[in-house]
Amino acid sequence: MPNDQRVPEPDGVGEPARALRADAQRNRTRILEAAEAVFAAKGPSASTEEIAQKAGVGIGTVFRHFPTKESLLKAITHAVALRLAEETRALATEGDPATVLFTFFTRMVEQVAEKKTVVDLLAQAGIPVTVAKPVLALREAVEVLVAKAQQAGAVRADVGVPEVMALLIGLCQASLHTRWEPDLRDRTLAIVFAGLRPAAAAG
Amino acid sequence: MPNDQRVPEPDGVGEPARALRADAQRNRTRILEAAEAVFAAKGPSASTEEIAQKAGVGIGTVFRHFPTKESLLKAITHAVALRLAEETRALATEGDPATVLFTFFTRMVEQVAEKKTVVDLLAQAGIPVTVAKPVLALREAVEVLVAKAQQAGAVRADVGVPEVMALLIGLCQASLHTRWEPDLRDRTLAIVFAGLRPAAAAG
Amino acid sequence: MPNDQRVPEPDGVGEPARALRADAQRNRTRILEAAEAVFAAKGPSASTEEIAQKAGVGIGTVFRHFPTKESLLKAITHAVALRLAEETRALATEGDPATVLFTFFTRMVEQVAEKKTVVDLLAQAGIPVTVAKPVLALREAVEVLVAKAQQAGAVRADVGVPEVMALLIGLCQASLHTRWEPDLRDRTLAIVFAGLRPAAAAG
Amino acid sequence: MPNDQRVPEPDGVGEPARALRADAQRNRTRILEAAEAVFAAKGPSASTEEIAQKAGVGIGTVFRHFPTKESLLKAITHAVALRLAEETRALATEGDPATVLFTFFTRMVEQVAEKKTVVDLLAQAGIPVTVAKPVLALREAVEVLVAKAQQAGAVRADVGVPEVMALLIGLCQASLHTRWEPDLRDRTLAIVFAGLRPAAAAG
DNA sequence: AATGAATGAGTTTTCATTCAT
DNA sequence: CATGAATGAAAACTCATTCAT
Repeated sequence: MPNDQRVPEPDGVGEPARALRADAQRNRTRILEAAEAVFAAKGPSASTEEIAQKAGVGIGTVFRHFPTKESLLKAITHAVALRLAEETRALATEGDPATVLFTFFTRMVEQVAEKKTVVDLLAQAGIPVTVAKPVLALREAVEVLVAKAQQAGAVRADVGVPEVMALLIGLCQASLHTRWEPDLRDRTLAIVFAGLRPAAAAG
Repeated sequence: MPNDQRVPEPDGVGEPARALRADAQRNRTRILEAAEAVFAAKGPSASTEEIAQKAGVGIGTVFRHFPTKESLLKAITHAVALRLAEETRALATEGDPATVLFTFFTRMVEQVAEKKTVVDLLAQAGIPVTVAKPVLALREAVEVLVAKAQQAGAVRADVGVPEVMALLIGLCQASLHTRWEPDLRDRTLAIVFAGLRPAAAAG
Repeated sequence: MPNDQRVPEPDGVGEPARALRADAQRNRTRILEAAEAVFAAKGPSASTEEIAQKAGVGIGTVFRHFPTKESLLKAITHAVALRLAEETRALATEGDPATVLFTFFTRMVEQVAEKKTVVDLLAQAGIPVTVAKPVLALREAVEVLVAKAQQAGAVRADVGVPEVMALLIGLCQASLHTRWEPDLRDRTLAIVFAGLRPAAAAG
Repeated sequence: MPNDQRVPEPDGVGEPARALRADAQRNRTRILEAAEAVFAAKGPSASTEEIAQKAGVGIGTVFRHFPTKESLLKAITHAVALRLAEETRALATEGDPATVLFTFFTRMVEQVAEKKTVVDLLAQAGIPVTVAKPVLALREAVEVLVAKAQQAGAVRADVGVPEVMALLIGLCQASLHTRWEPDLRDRTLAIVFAGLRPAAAAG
């Protein structure tokens, strides 16, 4: 019902099926950026009007692009997911397999301090079923990191991706609420990393 | 149990200054219970009306006890904090010092699956400044557990309370979003516990 | 309907028919005083609760004495009317007939600066029909003053009581809103007094 | 007529900063008219809902134009002030300087019988400090009338604008509460006019 | 009689969504 | 397509009045 019948979209929130006029595309991007910032600052109960204002467009334009507030929320999640998956994949091809998972964790937690949205996104990644493609992409990128780290002997072989995701989500959420000073963040991460390492490698 | 005249609250959200009539006291409790349940289920944007309904009182009664929605939210946080601190203290006096911290973590994370509120509370405990007394009480109870565990050699001596709180918050938040099946929960906790143990004891 | 059937009262707002217990009488008085003050300060939309608080009684007590907010409002009007009529009568028996009306005006306007209620009362006096006894009493007291002043030649013979009442009301209302400094008050009254004096006596 | 883009309002209650769409402008006017009528009839405690109904718009539209009930109240005051100032200025350029002040008084008092708002407005004009521009405009218009009347010898030279304003306010307020029949109104005004005339001209 | 807690209708205010311009 | 005004359902909050204690 909230979706336009003429242009079917698998999940209703991804990129629109047909190419947009240049100005429409520009507006879409600005709305997504504004929404990410506003939702990050005020949570999902922030008003659509405020987002329109921050994006510099009329409220009607927001609803033309995203027929529902919820669809806007989902679109953001997906956009962020894609971005993160991208970054994560890039990370996987560089650097030392033994440390890259830990680097990834650290980066993620750092980012979260500013970007609330990331957390909600990750939260979704924790639920492996009925999840839209972009979020899965991120999960898959993490799988690669875990595998590499395990092959390098930096992470215990009996650790699964689900628990890694859970730890990641938890640390990000905590980061969000605790405004860690860098020191505390590092100490907390160190504990988790110690838990992930093989017993012989611990300490 | 959550109502105790002996601890006057100067911040306007805890117990009211003077003793309440029996019926008022009963209503207050029922409102808090209803609010905790409703907020847990629907988040803080749940309507006050629904809470009144669930508590079986008129909307006016809710506002008589908590003149603002926000004040109701705060009151819940405090009530939960007191309850948890109580439980935690009790835990500290029983059982094996070596395992009691881990037991505590496990219990907490289990509870959270149903009680969203606990998480928000813990989030506050992570910020040690300008925090109301009930929340501090919880933090102090945790301190005791950590100390005991360290004396028993079950937790590394260089681990501080702030990082323990951070881990606890993170795991609770994650629990909230991931609807862990027990197995996943245990595996995730096991990783963190391994990280907390002295190197020699790991594995 | 808002009146108690068992104890008929002509207008529902006067003194209660049967003698009150001493404490009840005391409460009644305190409520009236509080109400006069509060209504004076905030207008008739002030809350009954606030009046109860200021009177130091429970809200139930207010409603026991005055079954309706409106009845409380009327009771004040009447009480003030009685008091003023009393004062005015006293004034009429003293002093120079030539000046006593002017003195009365001046006093009235001075009082009003603090007592908003007086104005509303006088406003009622301006409507000569269907007015309760206490208000009429005041009107009659004014009549005496006018008559005396006219006999003394201090006020034109063709001036009637209605216009005197109108002027009085107007000046009181204005006093209320303009917070006259004494000087302005005197100059304004002087103009009206000049208008009331016989032509030969003017200036 | 009451809407005029040439006079930007810095205090947030007058005309909005940018030109409104035609339909919005129409609604704004209708809301103001409805509000003036409703407030006049029922006082400032009349409900915003009723105003919306009378204006034939949704309640949301009222709040879009005036984000607060109070802001609506202020806007009316200002609108009325502008209108009156306009009328008064017009009056000053016509007719006999000797009588124009008296005409003005008479008209004002006549109007008030229907328009309660005028009174509250005038009340503000009586307080010369920290008063918004539109109200000051009215005061200035009155100044002109007084000056003219004095130059024409129709009003005593020692009469100041403040006392004229006070008399005007008082008579309007009284008019409001007394529902004068025309005769009484004229007699009352005649007394005040006599008081304003030079002694030689009295009678 | 006094009290103050409970009630619920009424009011103000917000906001997602629609639609005329 | 973009705009922002209009809408009205829903939420927060108030207060006169009732009633159990």
